[in-house]
Amino acid sequence: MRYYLTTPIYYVNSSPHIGHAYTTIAADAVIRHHKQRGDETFFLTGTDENASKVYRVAEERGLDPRAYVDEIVEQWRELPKRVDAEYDFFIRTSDEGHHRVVQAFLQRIYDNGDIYQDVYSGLYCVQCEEFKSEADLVDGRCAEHGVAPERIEETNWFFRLSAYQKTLLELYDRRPEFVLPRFRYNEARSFIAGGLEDFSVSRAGQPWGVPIPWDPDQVTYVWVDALINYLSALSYARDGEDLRETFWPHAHHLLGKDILRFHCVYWPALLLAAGFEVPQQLFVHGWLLLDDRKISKSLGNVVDPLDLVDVYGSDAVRFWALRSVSFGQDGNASLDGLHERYERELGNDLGNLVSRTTAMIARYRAGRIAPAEPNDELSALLERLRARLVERFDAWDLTGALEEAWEIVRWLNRHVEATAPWQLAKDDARARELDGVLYDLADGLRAVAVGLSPFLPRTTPQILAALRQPVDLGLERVAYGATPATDGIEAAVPLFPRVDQPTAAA
RNA sequence: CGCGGGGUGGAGCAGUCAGGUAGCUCGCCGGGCUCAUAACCCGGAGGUCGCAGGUUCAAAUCCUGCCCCCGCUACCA
Repeated sequence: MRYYLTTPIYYVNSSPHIGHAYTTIAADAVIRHHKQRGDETFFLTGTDENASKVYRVAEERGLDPRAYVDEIVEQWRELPKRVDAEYDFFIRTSDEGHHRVVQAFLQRIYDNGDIYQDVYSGLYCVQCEEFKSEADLVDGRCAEHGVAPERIEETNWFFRLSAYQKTLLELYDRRPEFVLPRFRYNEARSFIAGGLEDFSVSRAGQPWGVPIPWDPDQVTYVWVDALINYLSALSYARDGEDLRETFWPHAHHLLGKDILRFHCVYWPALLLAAGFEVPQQLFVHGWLLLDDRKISKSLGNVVDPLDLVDVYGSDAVRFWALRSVSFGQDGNASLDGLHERYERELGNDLGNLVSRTTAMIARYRAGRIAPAEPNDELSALLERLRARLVERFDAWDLTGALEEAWEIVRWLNRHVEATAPWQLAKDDARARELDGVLYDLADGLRAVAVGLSPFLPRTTPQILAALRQPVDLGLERVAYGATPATDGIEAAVPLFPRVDQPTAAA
């Protein structure tokens, strides 16, 4: 299977925050899962750099726009690193390779007759040097400059979106999982059914952006240029290769609900107009809402929630983001909740399970584990886990996938209590029984660690190392009995040591 | 006005598509254990599943109406 996954490209002129991290984390978990399955994967992220505002801000700072974006893009390159997201390519829409594809793409639509010239009339803020929508205005004035915008008419190139209404509806009807979750599908479809208006794909008088090939005095509307990144990146990500042949249309776009329309309506229409296939699937996620008061109160001078990575580690932040809120829905997450989950679930449930398991093996068996009587119950549980991980990931239910794995963690802790190895250890006649229990704990832990690896990419190798097992993350390893006889296991150091909760004083 | 989401024990949520004894995490109360990061395990109290009708042997789940909260309503990245 080929699996091409994208995050949206982030607007380079803003600053990375927990919301961007949320998308990147989720995407990375999904791609790691598909790698476990043995799929041929490609993971794209990057930055959107062609907004007119970029040019304006660069000018204000007396910088060449190119130099300006080269500088500020660095903070965006840091984002995936901070959350341990392993992308294959980082696209910048200022890349020459991107410009080339955008121009060819537009030329194809133009040649097909779906782009025409018309007059765009809009409210233009002279200070911003850009058009404003009614929603941008506060009391009829530019929210930024406080001046009333002028109505300006401009000759632009328009895309015949209206011509694609029927085709899009057919596409949606034919592919009920084109957009997920279902309620987002319904939202997109009803928007299309409500009627589509043509929109302008060019802007006049802007020196920054992708020039319209047949009219170089205009540049491409930034959203159109931005969407095409998903296609353009494949054409130049690897020297001498055009990965579009491999990965298009096996594309899965992950996006936030705020940009649903561009992705679920404009993008497939543009692709069809240019003669490309539409992506395989789009998943629209909700917001990870943070309680502002709690942030300011508990964090004090720690301004950016992303800084929590420094305190708790990237695995904990990934875990918290994907576990606190059902993926797809909006939901509240708090920093108290992060601390709570770090201690309770990662520390007490998982970390402590590693500690007690390795300590008992070291203490009762001098660090040796070996296969004993097979445990049918655990075996069945792990079989089920493996199947359900696939189901859940296919449905983009990342929260559910995590919960499935966690149920095994809890089962293992219960198993310790139920079998009481410390009692068995007192009775030489029950040595075989003790061997079996310790093997099941070690092997169960190994298997669930593999299952958790998309979520906890740093912790999983640590657990496997504590059990002296190879870092083999194939999904088939989520199964009972893959641990061979092993010596030299020592009591593990705590995986999630206690940390002080950040406070205003910190 | 239209479209969409939400309203489930103190808190946060799952369950609603394919009706069948209301589930999870935290908090609270009580008990057990001692391998372990003062961790782990068990039990209990606590809910008219927003409101009112309807369908059904049976409704959180389907239908109708209503109330409240939130988002979107198109060329802002």
